[in-house]
Amino acid sequence: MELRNAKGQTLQEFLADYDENRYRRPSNTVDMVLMTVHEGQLKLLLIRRKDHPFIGQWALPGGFINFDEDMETAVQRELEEETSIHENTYFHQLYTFGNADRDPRTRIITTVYLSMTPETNIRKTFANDDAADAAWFTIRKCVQEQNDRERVSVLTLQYLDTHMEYCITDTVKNNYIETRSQLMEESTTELASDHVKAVNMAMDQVMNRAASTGILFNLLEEEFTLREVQNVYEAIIAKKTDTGNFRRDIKRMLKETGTYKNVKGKKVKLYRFDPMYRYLEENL
Amino acid sequence: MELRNAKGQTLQEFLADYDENRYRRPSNTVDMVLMTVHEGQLKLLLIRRKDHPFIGQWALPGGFINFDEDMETAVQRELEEETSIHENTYFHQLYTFGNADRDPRTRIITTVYLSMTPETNIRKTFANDDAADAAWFTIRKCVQEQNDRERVSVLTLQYLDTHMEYCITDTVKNNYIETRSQLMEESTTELASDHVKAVNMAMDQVMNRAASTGILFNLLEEEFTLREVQNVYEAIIAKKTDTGNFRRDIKRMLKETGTYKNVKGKKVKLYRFDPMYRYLEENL
DNA sequence: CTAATAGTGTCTGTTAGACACTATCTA
DNA sequence: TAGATAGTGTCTAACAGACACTATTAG
Repeated sequence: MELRNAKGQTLQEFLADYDENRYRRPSNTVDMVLMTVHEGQLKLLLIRRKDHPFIGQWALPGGFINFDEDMETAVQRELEEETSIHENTYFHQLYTFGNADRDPRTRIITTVYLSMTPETNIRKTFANDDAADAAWFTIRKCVQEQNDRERVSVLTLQYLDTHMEYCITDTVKNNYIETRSQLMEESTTELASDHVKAVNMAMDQVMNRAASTGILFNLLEEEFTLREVQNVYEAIIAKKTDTGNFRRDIKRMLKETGTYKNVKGKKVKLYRFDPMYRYLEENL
Repeated sequence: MELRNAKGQTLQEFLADYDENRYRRPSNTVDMVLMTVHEGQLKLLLIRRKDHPFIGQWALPGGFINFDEDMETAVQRELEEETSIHENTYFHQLYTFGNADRDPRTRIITTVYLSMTPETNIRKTFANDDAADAAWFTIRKCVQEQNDRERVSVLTLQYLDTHMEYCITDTVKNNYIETRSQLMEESTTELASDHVKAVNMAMDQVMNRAASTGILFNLLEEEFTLREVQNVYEAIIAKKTDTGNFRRDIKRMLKETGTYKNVKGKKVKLYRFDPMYRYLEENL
């Protein structure tokens, strides 16, 4: 490899000459939208900020990416550090937020990951400790009103007396959809920085994919009953659904384990997710 | 706002004390997968690198994000600078690639945007200049073989004598899909860095969304005939499709303009995209 | 004339929504 | 007994794929 550039440099010479400090650079973080289901309700992990900026406000867990660390490694590290989650927790990249003024410290570009885990995988408790610096908020997004060109939804986050409610408006523009969010007056506090954007995006994605992909099985253990699947599904879409139709349709992504479980004395069939089915559609 | 942190600092004091240089930071870029349709073929803009690293290789257009510039502003600037595209060109965020070793200069995290424009909006020509530093490559992704747990596709990029062919394998793992790509021997060169990952992801997304969302109308002008839509659609999915069914289905997202256009002496109806229809499903 | 393209109509099997129904356990 | 929860069966309207068909222009 003796290729030379316009200055006559080899790659080695070029790299020796390269100065990353010529321009001021942003900092990079990863944040996580971590969900689980507890007592039939969809939960989101939030951290109370103990330092500036946004001190005292609730925020998504996350942190800086180490200089020589892959982004996925950073996510895994943060999941373990901040939330005491076992390894092998599912996550995928959601979106990167990088507005120049989104953090007062310096320019911070954050890549948000969407992560899900079954309740049984969580070591951090659901204890109702009001002084806690981390809490599982109940999260729900309900469509309030909808017409041809606008959809109004309400995004609710609640933990003990802490209550945040956002009004989300999706408006059809010429060839894209504009999403605005506004904190409602009933709220006792608000999410730090632009984190509501990430939370809203995550909710949309999970709600949209719950029926057509296998994403919701990341909230369940390896083996489960159909009723358990339906409960998780209904927690996500915040609606009741027809049992007969749901069972008929969901079975296409499952296979029977051949084993049974006792639920209130009744012998109930256990299933397992079969990722062979429909895997192509998951390629979104 | 007189909140103080554990050190007793106000926000102002904290910010004055904050040192972004305490840790070494990555650099951040935006790259673009810019597509158009020309003579019934899907095209991708690639830039030939004139400097290290990856000198002489073809790469996605892009560049560093200025410190105080929003990411979308950077994309718009790059679209205009590098490709002479008019403003108002459609784009959306595709994915952020940030592996620690993806660039030999320093740690570079890049956010890739997927952009599309009708041919008529392009000032940079399709001239067959072999010495050009930018070229519109014909791009095609064809599924070669597919079974329950694996799908093998071939991604082809071609411009004059330059020919790149990748074999893409999607394998079903426990609860996700692993994608690997491998350059095939017939290729005369290869894409710089990890750009093939972005290109492949963009192709998957466009192919998947072509039928169910309005994304392909970004490749067409304001008004178009049904045949033109079908041609663009077939260029994307690299397959012929049933005319009757296609027209029946696509009409649901369109409205007639009431005007006509002469095609080979025949009077052909003109349509326009109606974003009111199906806008909720586009929320992916 | 034939070939190609614009555009329409129809048949059929699959799917999704609505809803009625049985069986079993709890209180 | 009533009231949950587990689980099944059926009807219908909407939809997708296959394909036959007409009309017009180019050669």
